[in-house]
This record gives sequence, structure tokens and C-alpha cells, in this order.
Amino acid sequence: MKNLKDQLTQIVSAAFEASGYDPDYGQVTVSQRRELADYQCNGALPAARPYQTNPRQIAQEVADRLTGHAAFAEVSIAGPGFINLRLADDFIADQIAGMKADPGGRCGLEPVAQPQTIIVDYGGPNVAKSLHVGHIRAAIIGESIKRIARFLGHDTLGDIHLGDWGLQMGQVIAELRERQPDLIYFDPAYQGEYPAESPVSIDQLEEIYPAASAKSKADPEWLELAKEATGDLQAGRRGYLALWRHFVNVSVADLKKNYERLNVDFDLWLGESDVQPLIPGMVESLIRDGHAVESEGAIVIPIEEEGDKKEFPPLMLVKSNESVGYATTDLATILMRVRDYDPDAILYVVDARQQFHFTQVFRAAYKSGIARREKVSLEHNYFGTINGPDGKPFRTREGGVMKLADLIDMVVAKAFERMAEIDAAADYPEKERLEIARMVGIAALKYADLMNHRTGDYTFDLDRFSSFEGRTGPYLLYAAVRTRSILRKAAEQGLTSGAILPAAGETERELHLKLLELPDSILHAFETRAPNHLCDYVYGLATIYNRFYREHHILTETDPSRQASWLAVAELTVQVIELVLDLLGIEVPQRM
RNA sequence: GUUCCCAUAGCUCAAUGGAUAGAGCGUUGGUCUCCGAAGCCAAAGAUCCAGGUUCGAUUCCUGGUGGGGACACCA
Repeated sequence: MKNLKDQLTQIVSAAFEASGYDPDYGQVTVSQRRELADYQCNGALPAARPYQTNPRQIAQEVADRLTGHAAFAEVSIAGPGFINLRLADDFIADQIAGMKADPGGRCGLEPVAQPQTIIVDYGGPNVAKSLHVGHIRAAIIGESIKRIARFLGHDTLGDIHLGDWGLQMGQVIAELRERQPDLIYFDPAYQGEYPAESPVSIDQLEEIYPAASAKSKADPEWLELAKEATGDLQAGRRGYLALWRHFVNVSVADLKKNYERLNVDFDLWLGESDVQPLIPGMVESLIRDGHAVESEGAIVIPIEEEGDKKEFPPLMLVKSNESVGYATTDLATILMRVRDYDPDAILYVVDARQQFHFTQVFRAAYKSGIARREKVSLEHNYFGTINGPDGKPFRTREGGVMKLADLIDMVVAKAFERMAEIDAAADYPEKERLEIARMVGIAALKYADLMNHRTGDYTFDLDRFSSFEGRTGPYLLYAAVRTRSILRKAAEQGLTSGAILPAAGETERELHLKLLELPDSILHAFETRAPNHLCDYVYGLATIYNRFYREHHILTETDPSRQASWLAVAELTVQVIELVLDLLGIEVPQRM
């Protein structure tokens, strides 16, 4: 089924063409003035100049051709030449029926004609370091972009891209060596098997890492030790490798637990370490092909491009001490992804502060041919920083970072309190109430983040994530759950949904039209890589639906065919709300 | 210094170059003998400044002002 806006554009374009104008002027949009029209076409205005005529005259010619078309109840022109389209109620009802009957629950969104292979790189947590609030946006926004791409029919893979191979690993090793020098991993002479059990727990790691990091900053000599340990690890020292595997395993288990609570999951759990074997060959070939050159003792890739106003620092490929940094790793990651998946796009959902870094890496990848510009779209879908009240990146009062697990605990606890306050779910089993509180809390948290455009910074405020009234995640859950309750009662009474009738009033008509905007809204969110557009859409839908709910009492309706139609509309609305929430990565409880 | 991002109502945020700039919170006032009031209805309240492009600019361009980020050997 073709989406409504495209159908209308097709009709209007044909009218432009039949009147002797370029059909491209026939683009139709949802009207900004809903009291005047449902959809509008502004094409007559820009057409006036090239055709050297009055826009109102063009509009009139086109409108004359459209009048009488079965889709329209009224075609009029207004202002300087807007073509206003009011759709026929029975045409709308037919569209709704088509949407509801659409196979596969796609609600009128056709899968893309040419599916692409898309890798979404999000998450990017470091091993040995627990998730903190700074990781939340990548997880939430990335997950949503991944789901949207997948729903559109693209072959989509989410990759967590673990930070598991940098200096931080050497720092942790050095720190542990200082604390427990007798551990068998530090004995160079040891030749046997290493224990299967990790010598450190996740909690210990989380304490060791910041301690080591702080020491590195304060003490240059200690930093050298850490770098040395990093070098030894990367050179393959047995004991260090064994230790490193423990760190990774312990961390990944913890990461999985936390991401799972957020309803975030990855198809690939690859990390920086996975591309290390590719690096020597990549560097060699870059040098051989002349893309990489020696500079100040290091090997760099110059990446200036024509049009640069200022000199552009080159990408640091191999440092003067012969080690490699994350730019090199990221380049090798592109090499691996191209080799293994042949992607059409790689979307990096990463903090805006990495913009410069990605510009360097993308330029180097294209310039060297690691990625072909005409084949792979490398995009940094950056997001803004979560700031504290002082406008700087958020820190807790103690100056530390707030752990994501703690934030989730707080939000879920708030949801639980809230349920008790309003006496919700009071007679449900304890276990279900806890699960509902989790879903409500996570919905509040995720919606509060996703509703903001991803590029903007925002200020951390616990109230923002634990608000359950007004424009929030729970509002949306409530609309869905309340409707499910009606549908359950209807089923108990033996009532079933039936044919969709033309809208019974203005509110239902608006609801129909809003439902029909779904496909376009998903497409728009994907094209702009901006899930907040879906947040807007689903909130608008739920609001209109709530009004409909108040105005029409479905279960006591006396006209059986009207009642059956309303049940069908209610079913479709729940389906759409749940579909959009799923694209946002938000789960909906059966009841709450 | 160079460069990137941001600036909309008291607060927090929206807005595909279109007509009268939308919400939520907060404030004030309504609304449960009726499918779940985490709801619904109503009131007051805003595009940083100056130019430019355009039939039309919150949106695009230039220059200011203010805030934040980044700028080769840490990731």
C-alpha cells in the first residue's frame, strides 16, 4: 500500500502535468492550517516565475482538474496560490481500512525497494569501566535509528564497538600489578594454563580503572609504566593477554545486563581489539600507496581537501613510539566492515565532540580507498552532550560520573512510588508490578531523551527522566494500555471489530488522518536520523486519540456497525502506538 | 587564534522555505452517578541583534553578541 502523501502527490503532479507544468511542482504536504485543509500543495507559487504567470492562475488551473476526483471533498485555492485539499471522508476510511489490512503489521509502510546494508555503530563503552549517564544517548538514539532502518527493510546491524584495546587496558594492568604483584599473570616465567576465574570482579575493575586513570594524569612516570604495559599487551605477552580476556569477559557480562534493562541490544559485540590483526597490513599498504607519509617521526595521512579554509591536521596513523591510536583503529574497523559486510552506510551514533575525529577518519578512508565514496556513506550522526546545571558535561555532586545502573534504579523506583501514589496496579502480583515499574520508568527515561533533537545539548535533571504526566513516555503507555483494556472487555462481551466507516465527527476524522501520517513520519525520522520526529508523531496521535476516547463511548455505542468500526479504529491506534514505541525502543506493558 | 554546534513562552523543548510558530512543566479556572483522571477542556505567555537571498525566512547566506565543543602522538 502506498502512503497517503505519495498518493496525493501523484494525483496533484498529474494535474500539474496535464495543465502543462512540470509535475515536480505537485508535491503535497500536510496542511499547516487544518481548519482550511487536510493537505496542501504550494507548487503554484514557485512555478509562477519560470512560467511567467500568476500563481493564482496556475493554482486555479490545477484545482479545476482536481475538482471531482474521488479523493477530494473540496479543492480550493487561497492566499497567493495555495491549493487546499480537503479529503473525502469515505476516501479516508478506505485508506484506513487498507492500512489496517496491510500485511505484516506494516501499517501502510512499504519496505524500501532497494534494501541497503547499514551498520549502526553505537554504544562505544570502554571495557573495565561501567556505563555512566554519558553513555545513555548513544544507546537510546542508536538503538532507535537501528530499529527504524530495520523496519524500513534495510539489512541492518548494530555494533557496540567496544573500547577494549587502548591505553586504558595498560593502565588497569599496571595498577593491578602494583596492587597484587604476586598474581601469576605477572610472572614472565610462568608457562602453564591461567585460571578460568577472573582475579577481579566488575566492582573491583570499576574502582581500579578510575584510580589508574587519575594516577596517569598526575604522574608522568606512572603513565610511562601504563604505556609500557599497553605495549606489552599489544605485543602479545601471555599473562597480560589472559588478564585482558578476564577484564573483557567480566565487563561484557555487566554491559549486557545494563543494556538489557534499557531494551538495547547489539547484533555485533566487536571491539577495537578485533581489528588489531588488520592494522600492520593496512599501514603497510597505505605507505606503499603513498597515502601515508612520515612526519615528525610519526606516520600520518594528510587529509586536506580543496576548499579547506584552514590547514587540516593529518590523521595520526602510527605514533613516533610506533604504537597506534584510535584513529587508526577506527580506520581499520572501516576496512573490516567493508570486507565482511560490504555496507552501503555506516552510521556512527557518537557524541558531537568526536566530530573532528570522524572528519579525519572519513576523509582518510575515502582518500585511501578503504571505503569507496560512491558506495559507502560514512556518517557521524552526532548527538549533544548531557550537561550539568553549570553548563559543563554532567558530573554528580561529588564530581564523579553517575552510573547508568544507578540512574535506572532511581527512575524505576520513582515509577514504583508513583504507581503506589495513584493506586495503580494495586491488586496485581508483586512481580508484575515491579516489571510494570521497570517499563514505565524506562519509557519515561527514553522518551525524555529521544523527544529532544539529537544534535542539541541538554541539561541533566532527574525530574526530566522521572516525570510521568504530560508529554512523557508513560502518557503514551497509558493511552495504549487503556485502549487494550477496552478491547479486552469488548472481546469478553463477544464484540468484534468490523468495517471502517467514514468518521463520525471531526475528532475521529482527525484521528484517521493522523493515523495515515505514520509512514511518512517514519520515513522522515529515518532520512534525518532523528527519532524525535517519531516522538512528536506518536504524542500527537495519542493526544487526538485521547480526545476521541472521551468523546465516543465505544462499549456503550448502540449502533453495532459504528461500534465495530470504532473497535477497528481503536485496534489500529494501539497497533500504531506500539509500533512507533517499538521503533523508539520502548516496551509497552499489557496493563499498568 | 582557527573551526564546529547552539540561541524560540517564566522553565524544559518542538517545528519538512509557506498562511495565525506547536507542546509539556509551572500559574489560573473547569472536568470522574459513563469504556482506566498517568486523562480531558479552557486562559495568559516566545523566534538574540543587523543585513542579504526569496513571491514568502524561526528555517538558507553574511556579519555581530552570548554559551558550549574540538583543534596530530589519551581514547
